[in-house]
Amino acid sequence: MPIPTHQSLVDLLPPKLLRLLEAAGTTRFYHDGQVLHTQRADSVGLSIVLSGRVRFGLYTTDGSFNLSGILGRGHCFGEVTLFANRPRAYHAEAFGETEVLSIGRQAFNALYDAHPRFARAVTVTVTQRLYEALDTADDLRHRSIEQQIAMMLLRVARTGGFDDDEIPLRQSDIAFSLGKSRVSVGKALDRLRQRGLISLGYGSITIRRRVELLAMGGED
Amino acid sequence: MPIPTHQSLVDLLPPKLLRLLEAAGTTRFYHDGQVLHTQRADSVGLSIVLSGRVRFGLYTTDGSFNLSGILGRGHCFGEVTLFANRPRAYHAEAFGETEVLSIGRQAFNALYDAHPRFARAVTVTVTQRLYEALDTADDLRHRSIEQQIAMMLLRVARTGGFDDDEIPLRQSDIAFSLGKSRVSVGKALDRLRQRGLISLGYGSITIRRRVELLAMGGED
DNA sequence: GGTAAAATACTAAAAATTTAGCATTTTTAG
DNA sequence: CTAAAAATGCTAAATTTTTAGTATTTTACC
Repeated sequence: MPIPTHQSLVDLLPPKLLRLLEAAGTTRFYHDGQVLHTQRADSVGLSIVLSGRVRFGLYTTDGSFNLSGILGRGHCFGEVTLFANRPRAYHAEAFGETEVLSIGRQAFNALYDAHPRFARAVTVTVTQRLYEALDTADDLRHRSIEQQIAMMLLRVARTGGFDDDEIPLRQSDIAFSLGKSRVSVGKALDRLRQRGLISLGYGSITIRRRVELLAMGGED
Repeated sequence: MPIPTHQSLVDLLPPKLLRLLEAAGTTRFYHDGQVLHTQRADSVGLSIVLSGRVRFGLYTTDGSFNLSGILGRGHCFGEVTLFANRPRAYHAEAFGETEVLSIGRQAFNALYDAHPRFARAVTVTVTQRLYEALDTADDLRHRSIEQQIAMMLLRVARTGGFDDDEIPLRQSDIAFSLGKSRVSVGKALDRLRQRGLISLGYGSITIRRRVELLAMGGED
């Protein structure tokens, strides 16, 4: 069901428009682990990852961090603050050296109204993300935990731009994201490992057979 | 967590723009049960419910229909065909006498490019829906089945415009939507009924204490 | 009104999942 | 290099959920 089509905002923009955005916003560098914003923060603006990666997640009351996703180059975040009038949904921090372009509300609105192509690119991104979220929710309901893990690995690999196929996910991240216990996730990962689809590391998982992993999404 | 903010597209449009849309599209009447489109259909266009309601769902291989949601007056659907280049995600059919405005790709694009306010309204709708979907997915992972049922009832009541608080949902619809067995859903519904929050009918559930039901979403 | 279909109600055994541990391995920091 | 911290690996009892039934109630239709 889940078709890996999610394009990044930058993929959808003509280079000319990207330059306009860069001129209208401010580019900042972040070091590994540096906080971009905390969850529930009420800052407003669209951000675009120019290089590096941003990790999103939630801090629980006991101080541990639960990863929700990773966005790599070209992807954007913050639309919710501009269009849904809501605070930041997740805590965001740099993953490695990272460069982020931020565009405030005023500048964003001006560009959005003046350039239909930009408006369209934003809408396309959000729409694709919506249907990806619906697919993910579908998976949560109707697929086995192995299948869910397979899709999560592929999704994080794609949005985070991990070409080397080693995905920086702890088993507890997967457990939290899937709403399962760490024990169940560990067992399922072991079954995937036995089938040779992945191999397990310390704080990371390596994709061994991408095609077969992808195929797990097709079975109904 | 889930804040019931989802506004309908028509709520977000100035009346003038709505009239432009009506002029650019075609309005059709549908009888109860009449099919608007089937799942996976590749028709393209934005549709707006002008009156009545549309039921969305999936037909399983054994011919039974699983309801996913109901959209009432003012809500739109079909953005996925325009922006994500995907076929229709669900089967759609009228629920009661229903009036739907449909705008084809050409007309939609012309209006979208010419009227930033329209573009903005579409993006707002999709963004709100995205964050609602993310919330729903969160609920699937981290909330009890009673809580999930509570939010589903409120969501369908809201988007479907059921002011009388009797929601036309079968227990099997809820079970499918939540990815649980019918037995588990029946038990959970019985617990909610014992607490006086709902009462159970044949093919429908009636909300008795909306405030307490809403409060179930707040507990973490 | 009577019958068939659809939906809900109920049950108990089987299966899956979580919980709450402790042990082991790997990494990080000093 | 060493100690502490973080993450994974493993286990068994307790709990939850599903499965696979049948029974009962409600509705639709002839």
